[in-house]
Amino acid sequence: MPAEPDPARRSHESWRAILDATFELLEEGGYESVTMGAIAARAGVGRQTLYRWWPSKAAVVFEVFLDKTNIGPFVDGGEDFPAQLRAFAHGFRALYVEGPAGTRLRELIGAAQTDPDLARAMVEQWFEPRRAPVRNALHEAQKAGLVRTDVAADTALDLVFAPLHYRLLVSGCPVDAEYVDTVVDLALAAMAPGASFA
Amino acid sequence: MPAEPDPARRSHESWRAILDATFELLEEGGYESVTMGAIAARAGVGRQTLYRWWPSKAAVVFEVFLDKTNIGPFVDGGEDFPAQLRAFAHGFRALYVEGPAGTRLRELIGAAQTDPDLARAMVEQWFEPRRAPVRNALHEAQKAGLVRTDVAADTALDLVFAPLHYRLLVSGCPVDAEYVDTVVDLALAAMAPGASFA
Amino acid sequence: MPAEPDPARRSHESWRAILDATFELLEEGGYESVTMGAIAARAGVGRQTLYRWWPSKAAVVFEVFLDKTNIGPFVDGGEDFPAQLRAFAHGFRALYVEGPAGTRLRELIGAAQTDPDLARAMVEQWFEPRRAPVRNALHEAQKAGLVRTDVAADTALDLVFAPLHYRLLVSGCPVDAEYVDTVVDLALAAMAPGASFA
Amino acid sequence: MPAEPDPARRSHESWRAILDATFELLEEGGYESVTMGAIAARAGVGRQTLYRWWPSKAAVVFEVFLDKTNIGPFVDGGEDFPAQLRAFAHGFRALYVEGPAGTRLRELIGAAQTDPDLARAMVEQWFEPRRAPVRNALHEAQKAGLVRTDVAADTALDLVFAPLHYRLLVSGCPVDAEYVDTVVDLALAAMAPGASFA
DNA sequence: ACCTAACCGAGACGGTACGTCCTGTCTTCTG
DNA sequence: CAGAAGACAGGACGTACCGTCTCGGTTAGGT
Repeated sequence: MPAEPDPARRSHESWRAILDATFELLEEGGYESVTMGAIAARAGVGRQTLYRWWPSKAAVVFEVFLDKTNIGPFVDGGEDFPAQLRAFAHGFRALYVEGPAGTRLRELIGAAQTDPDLARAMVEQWFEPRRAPVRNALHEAQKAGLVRTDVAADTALDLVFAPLHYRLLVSGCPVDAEYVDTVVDLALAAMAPGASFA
Repeated sequence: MPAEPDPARRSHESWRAILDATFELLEEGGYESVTMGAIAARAGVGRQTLYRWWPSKAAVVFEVFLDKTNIGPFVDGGEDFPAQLRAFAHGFRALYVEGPAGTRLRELIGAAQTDPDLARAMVEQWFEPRRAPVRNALHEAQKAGLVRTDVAADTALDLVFAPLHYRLLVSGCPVDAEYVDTVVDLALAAMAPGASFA
Repeated sequence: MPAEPDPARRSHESWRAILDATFELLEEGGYESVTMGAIAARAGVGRQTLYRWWPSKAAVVFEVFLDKTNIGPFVDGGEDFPAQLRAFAHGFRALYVEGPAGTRLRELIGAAQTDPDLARAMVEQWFEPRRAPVRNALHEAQKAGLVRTDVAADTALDLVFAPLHYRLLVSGCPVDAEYVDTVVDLALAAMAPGASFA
Repeated sequence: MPAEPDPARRSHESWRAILDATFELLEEGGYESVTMGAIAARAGVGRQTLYRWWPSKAAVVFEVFLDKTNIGPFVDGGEDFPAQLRAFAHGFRALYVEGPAGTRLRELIGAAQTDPDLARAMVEQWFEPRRAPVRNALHEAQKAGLVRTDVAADTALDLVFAPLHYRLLVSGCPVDAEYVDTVVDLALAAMAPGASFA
């Protein structure tokens, strides 16, 4: 009796059918309308097959999210740091904040507030992989003396990442290109060596 | 048959019993463990009474949140803007980010991702009342020439509000006093007139 | 929270709908095809309503059985005991052994083999009410000196009741009128005062 | 692809392990607790091996029943018919009515009510082999003029077999030695040549 | 000495029924 | 006559089995 099933014996067809069915259901009725039973029925799959490989509907939806949107944005190594940061922020907005991906992201972050496993998985498999290249670029800029070094990198990164998500999750204000530009401007201004208020 | 019940005839005892019961249930088992039925049973109240005055469990929990935490922080008019902003940010952290209120806030924002009515109510009754005094202080500082005027006030405010919530909702990193101080420093640096990267 | 629901508040419409739906399902596909879910769906009733009032599908089916077949046979007080016993046995066969009622009875007795509550309910609400009038007639016959008194009444009754059920449940041999007549003849012969083998 | 598997290649170890595992499970939790999966797991056997050789759990349990209890009772040819019948009835009670064998027999007859294949198998492989020697003894007694010949042998046999099973399956009354003696007395009285009520 | 066919353990699969839980509405009884 | 009590229809949940299937490994003839 296998407490943990053998991934080698997993049915690839069922896997795909489940991801596709879940995606369709999300498009049709949103996160709330998706149920484990509906996924199984749509995919032509037994309910047990779902529960064998995923602990919850949130986990399935997150895998669909990864499957469909795990595509960037990327940080071009050739540019200077301000341009890299700006390009990344605009790319992030385009890919994940506006449009269906933004809705999915909101719903998943929402579910993660009461699902610690999902929260951890999202940080490890989605948020951190997107922060890491920006952090690297930031470190390079620090080495080059372009960015102040008296502030933790992750705190500095939050200056860009946090506003993008805050409007999405909390204030509902639009995250348009102008907002992104302004946020990047402000973040860069704050990161400049010697920047201070007084 | 009143489509909309008459608030004047509302039973004050039931109201209080419901809020108290909900608070207890939240303390005991968290948001997930709260159900409309459990609230009614604990409060010694009919289920209909709940549905008459609140549209959903989220609405009840939000009212409990307001009832228990609608207490500040305040912006002291006498200080200079940097000190006001810093005091506000630390007060916000102490009241709403650490401790049970932070958990409640997370859960409510989580629920709001799939509940537009709740999202709207939270913005109007909770987030905006906390942003407003800071916005006013910001405007005063702008008039005094202490803060740049080429950036929308709400975007500037996000530099402080967003990181506080981002770590709470997304990254799970601690929001300690040092982090708050650094974020305020960076935000102020960005807001300084003429601040820029190059 | 009522551990035991209040029969006074029971919905008569649901009750009838459940019994009717169960009867239809039994007619259509037999005992095996009946499920709690199918009953609820057919009756337009919530699953919980079923579980509120009946502990199992067997209990529902038994109530349907009582509802549809709780009609006799009767023992005519005016006749002599042999005629009474014979009439009863034929009536019993006609009502409960041949036809759909026999199938239902078989299925219920089958289920009762692994369901002690059902077994007890069937004895108390169905078998005993049918044995009692025959036992009374037997006692009258014993008082009149027509039947031996050196044998327990229930043992004597078994001479008639047991063969009817035995063929139904075990041997599968037909229980036709001739068999009933012969069994009654033999039982009466055995009950005659002074009857013995040697 | 063999529609019918080759018994010659059957694994004797698996066979025994299955029967033993099933017996253990029956002892531990009764018929209801036995499942094909549990048998396979306990026996260390693949599920397919079970389905290859038996059509259902009932068939396995019946084979276990045969395996463990297919031992009698026997009819001693040397005695006179009444003594033979009485000895047989007491032996039957001791072996199959009281104790675990009685419970197994009840459960199997119960299952047979909705499983025609099992019903047929039980009649052929278990009931009939036990009736046959008694029927033979009865025929001998009829030839010797000791038993009436105007009644079908199987009907006469039912006078003894039916009450034993009736109490087991239906009324739940004890089938003790006294009951068996009385039933045999009554049956013999009924079988006596010329016996009748009037 | 190999080939191949069938059995074997193992366990994932598509399904179905289960019994529980919760929702939001409706009805009844009671203070 | 307001409200507590709770029955109701509906539906998702996660579990347990069912009977089928596919996968390697082994075993036993048949070449």
